Amino acid sequence: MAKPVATRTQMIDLARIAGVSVSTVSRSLAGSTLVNDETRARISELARSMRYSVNVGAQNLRLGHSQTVAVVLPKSSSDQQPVSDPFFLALLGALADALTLRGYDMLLTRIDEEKMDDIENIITSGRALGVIVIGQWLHHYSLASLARQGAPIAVWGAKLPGSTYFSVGSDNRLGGRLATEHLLSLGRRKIMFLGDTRLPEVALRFEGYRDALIAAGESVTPGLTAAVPFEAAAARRALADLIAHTHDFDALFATSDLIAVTAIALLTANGLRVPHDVAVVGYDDLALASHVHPTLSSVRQPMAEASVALVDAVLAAKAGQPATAITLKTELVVRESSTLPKLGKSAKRKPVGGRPPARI
Amino acid sequence: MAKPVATRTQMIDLARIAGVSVSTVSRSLAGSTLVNDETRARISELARSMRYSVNVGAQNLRLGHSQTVAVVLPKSSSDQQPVSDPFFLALLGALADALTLRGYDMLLTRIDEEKMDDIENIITSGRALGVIVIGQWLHHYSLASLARQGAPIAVWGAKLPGSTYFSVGSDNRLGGRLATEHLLSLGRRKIMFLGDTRLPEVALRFEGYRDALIAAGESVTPGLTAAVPFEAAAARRALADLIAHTHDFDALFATSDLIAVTAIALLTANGLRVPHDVAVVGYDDLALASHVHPTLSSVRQPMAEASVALVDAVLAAKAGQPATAITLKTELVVRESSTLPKLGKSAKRKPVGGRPPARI
DNA sequence: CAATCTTTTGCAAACGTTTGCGAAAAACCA
DNA sequence: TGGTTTTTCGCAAACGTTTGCAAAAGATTG
Repeated sequence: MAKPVATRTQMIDLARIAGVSVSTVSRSLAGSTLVNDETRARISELARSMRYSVNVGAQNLRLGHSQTVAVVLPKSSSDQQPVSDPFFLALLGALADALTLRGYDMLLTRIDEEKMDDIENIITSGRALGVIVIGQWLHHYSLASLARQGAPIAVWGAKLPGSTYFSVGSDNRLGGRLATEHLLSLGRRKIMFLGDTRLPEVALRFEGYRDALIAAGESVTPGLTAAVPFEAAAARRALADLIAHTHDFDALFATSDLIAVTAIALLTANGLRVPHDVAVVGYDDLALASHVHPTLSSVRQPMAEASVALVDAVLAAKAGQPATAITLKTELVVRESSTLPKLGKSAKRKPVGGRPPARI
Repeated sequence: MAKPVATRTQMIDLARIAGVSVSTVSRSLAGSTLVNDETRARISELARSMRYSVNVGAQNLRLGHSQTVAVVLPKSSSDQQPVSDPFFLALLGALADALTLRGYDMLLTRIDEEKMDDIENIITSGRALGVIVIGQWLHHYSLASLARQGAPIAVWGAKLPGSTYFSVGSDNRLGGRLATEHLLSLGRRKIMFLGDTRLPEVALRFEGYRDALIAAGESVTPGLTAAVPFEAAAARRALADLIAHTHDFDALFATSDLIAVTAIALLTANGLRVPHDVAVVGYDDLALASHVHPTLSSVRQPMAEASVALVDAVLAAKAGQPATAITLKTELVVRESSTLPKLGKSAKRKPVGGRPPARI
């Protein structure tokens, strides 16, 4: 099978065949009324039969703008791990849909958290008209400075005071409050908070947690908060440690579904029943939440809505509109992991033991 | 804050400031030895200080090739669902890494399964130099015809006879065999196969399953195979039905982790213990597998390796090399869901019951 | 039929790069 | 010094489009 020389067909080819100029071809394909209906139809048909499609690179160059939006996932240079967080992966999928629907191309990039300037490069190099930043980022200030320089960016995350960029996120404080109120309503009083409050979103969820406790006349117990990170393996380590050493709690509020299911697995392995002994509420409401046993109660972050909001935001930023923070509807979805009221005494613990996972 | 007119800085600006021609700037930035070391350094420094980066659109146009690889996820037009399969989402993340590492940009698109021709459009429009297709696709023939027309494509999936395109996948037959042999070695004899054999990959896994059974002197029982689909909600429905009506099995081989965890959840809800009453092995070995309880044994599909193989493949296709099928190392990871040998009698079943999930 | 208006088309410049080729400048040699 | 080679640079064309402007063709009017 000899490889054909196959220089891609372009406007000039169509023009030659149709016996017109490239201008006419261009106008025909663009649907301009400046060209005779008959010729336009003829050329469109020809283009279709020759499977021609315009070179978007050249088109963008001439038009001076692109139809591509970049989505960046920060990658911490310390750990070279692949994207692990299922929430961001799912959001990615939703974004792909939202962008495709609107006719934009989506450029996916992972960039080192240390060199946020690479984001600017995406813009200045004309690769994309704007950038949507998702993922856990600790570098609020560099995003802010980028935005101040006029880079059209929209970020998923908490609304921060005085932000210079568009942000879209759930109502983290409300989410924290809903989860906690719900657990309180089940009669639980020793509710443990699992999450790293150095992250703005998590800090807000913690405030909601505290609000609910105080409103119920309880107070936040220092021993009942643990800085469990989002990353899967680290979370597992932190939780194993925690569950082995702490036992004075009857509910968990985990700031991600991943943390929640990991916690449930460890609790169960330790002979604690969910929800009987410990009720659990997660955050995100991933598909995952309804697939585990017991099914997981969770604070829902509406991903489809988030995606369109992010797309709108980045376009608004591009259009030069002043930055705003969008807060999405936030609700609690109750499932098995927190349905039953508390039962009598905890079952006694079994040692952790068991064969370690093996490979064959 | 007045928006600056901010026409993006380009080579001609640098040239004017440095007092040289654009040619020299271009050559300097490209590191050409044709320009004096001193001037080159001066210009590079200037470019850095002005935060200039070349317009890749114009560059691609001039150079006649792009540095972008498209990744497409088929979307069935029937259900307008977002990307659900966590395996493909995870693979997506791995691909982003593999491509970024090699210096390629990644264009992510979802295309309708009915109009696979849109794939061709990505190529002819010059948006990307090649396409990586992942996801469940039933349209083998259209991919094949695309490839025959010279489109550089690489697809994730089973190696099909006489393929005209590059494919990368795990050794599905081996995977099926490993899982089944393992379950047999635990003394299980009534092993149920869960998966839709209309999909090529699944069909091969089934062959492995059959091979193992026959080698062990068993035979495949028609009642012990169920065409459970990959899609989450549909899978759940199929499984609920199945588990409610069939009870003559002591092991499950699920062709995806998602199916496996859903099955485990339903089994548990029905009072069956995993692995005591029913041992379970999944497929994919997602992160998920080690986060559920009991942790899930699974046939591992190595995603990082898959990603680099796919990237290599699409580049090879672009270079005009003849299509090959790459088979990745496939191994079984044993975890709790299939560790213990079978115990005496099954526990009696409890009715399904329980409160349905509620929203507040 | 000439003059005017309308419809349809083509020419050529522009978008921001890269690079072959020729020329200026510098260095070397005798 | 003049000639030759080497180094360094700029001119201009090209990549594949879009579009302002002018011209050709056709239609309309007096």
